[in-house]
Amino acid sequence: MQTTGPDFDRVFAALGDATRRDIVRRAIAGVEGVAELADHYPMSFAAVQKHVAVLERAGLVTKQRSGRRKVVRTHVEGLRAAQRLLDRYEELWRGRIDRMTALITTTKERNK
Amino acid sequence: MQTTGPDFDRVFAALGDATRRDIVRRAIAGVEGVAELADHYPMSFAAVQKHVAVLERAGLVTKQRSGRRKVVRTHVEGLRAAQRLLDRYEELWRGRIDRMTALITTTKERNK
DNA sequence: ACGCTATACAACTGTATGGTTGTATCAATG
DNA sequence: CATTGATACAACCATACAGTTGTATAGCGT
Repeated sequence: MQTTGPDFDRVFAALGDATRRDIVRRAIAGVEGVAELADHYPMSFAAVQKHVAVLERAGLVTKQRSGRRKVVRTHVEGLRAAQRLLDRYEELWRGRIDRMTALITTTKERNK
Repeated sequence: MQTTGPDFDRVFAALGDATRRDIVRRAIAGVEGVAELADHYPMSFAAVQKHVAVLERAGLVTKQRSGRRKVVRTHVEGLRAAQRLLDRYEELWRGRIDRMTALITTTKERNK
């Protein structure tokens, strides 16, 4: 399994901030520019711009020119990469449960 | 939708470090103590202990006394909370696609 | 060309974080 | 009960990060 890979660091760290998660959510609609996003938060334009840059480096959003604006869109594949990693943990977990169940079963069998 | 809630901050931030993700993975087996975990990484015992504490605060692992050791186990519900949030983003994404598709369809209808 | 709007980026500040070493607690064992 | 092993915690350092302000670039409207 691969728990390393520089991008998981960036993806999860990027998601570890409530403002950035909210930007991801809003950017699903894919219609707002950076300034419009910034209006939703109690911080400067530059701060929001930095958050967007973090999300962009993590591959969670992309920016696309549209006139003088840059529209921010969430890049769903980035989210899916994170989901897949969590899914693999779940599989490992289920595997462990199965092994424990098997162990208990065979023990019972032996004790019959 | 709720993207806030203090725990998502902690959960995702905790997962944003490769060492901690590896600890989560190893702790699925649920047999190693802190010292045993620490042997796997090129850092001090105290550093690993801090990582475990971060994971514990995020609700991703629990520690259980076993003799003089404390066995670290991953708490799968913490992982599932993160998964569910990502799932909701996916749903929003699909909803957007559906709406776009509907828009295109009705546009075509109108142009018939 | 000029001004206005949206974005980008650099420099700075305070605080959080990852790492270290050293000391303290607690449980098993001789 | 003194020692050893496993864990916990505090103090400290270096670096990263979230926020700020200020300046620079790019595109639109007049």
